[in-house]
Amino acid sequence: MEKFKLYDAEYKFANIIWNNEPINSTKLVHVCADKLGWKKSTTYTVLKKLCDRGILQNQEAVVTAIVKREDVQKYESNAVVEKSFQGSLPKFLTAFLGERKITEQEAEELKHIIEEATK
Amino acid sequence: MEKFKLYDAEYKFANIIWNNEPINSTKLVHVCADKLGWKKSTTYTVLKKLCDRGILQNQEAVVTAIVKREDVQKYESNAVVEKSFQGSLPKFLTAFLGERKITEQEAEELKHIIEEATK
DNA sequence: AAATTAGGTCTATTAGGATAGACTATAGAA
DNA sequence: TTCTATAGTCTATCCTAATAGACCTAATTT
Repeated sequence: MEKFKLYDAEYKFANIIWNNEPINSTKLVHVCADKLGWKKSTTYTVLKKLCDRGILQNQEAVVTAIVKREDVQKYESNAVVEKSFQGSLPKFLTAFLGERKITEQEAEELKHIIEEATK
Repeated sequence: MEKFKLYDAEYKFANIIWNNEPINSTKLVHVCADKLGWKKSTTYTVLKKLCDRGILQNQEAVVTAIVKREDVQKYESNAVVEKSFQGSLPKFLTAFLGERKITEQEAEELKHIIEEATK
């Protein structure tokens, strides 16, 4: 779903919401000034755009997320695999791991996740 | 390495090179016109930029890649995991798989890749 | 000799994401 | 009643990735 596509600035912004929601809009302006160096109008402009796209909502000066972080993460992960690996997870994994070595422990964790997906 | 960062148009272009190299530059202009709808100068402009960045090379009208597809794939895979999953492959995998189910066969293939990375 | 083709460069222009300035309306404090 | 803070909109501007038009030189072809 293209709906979950966030541009860089939007992504940083959304992260602030996810980490702080629910958050009062004036408070949000301050946090963005602090963390992103944004002016008030910048925050409101981006906020409005994401609200219009149904990703966030701003009701009575309380900002919350409609689309959850997990939704965007799922979109992002699928998007790379699509774009760069013809949709193949094995290809992705191979490229990601490369020459890198992982510990037994990490391997176990990964294998467990994979096994869960077969049930 | 930031060197491997390719913008959308550059990425599509690089794919054409990887799929066709070595390729004569005039031929490349035609392929790009066909596949990307680009004018001649667009092809040369992008080509030059990627040559300047050491990603491609154009010698005596023969275009080849210096940076290999695998290098960019490795960069891309690491970049998403960094950006969206705090560098955690398990988090990535969990998000990617989501509710999706995979077959025993696919699971075996993935586990094999993981085991190889522990050796 | 004149026209065409190959192989490029250089300098715009366009499009859209990122950012912000100016202005407005309202509620409450001084 | 004036001043200040809250909450927000609307309209730019800035930057840069994407794209291309005009122009150039050296071989060939006609």
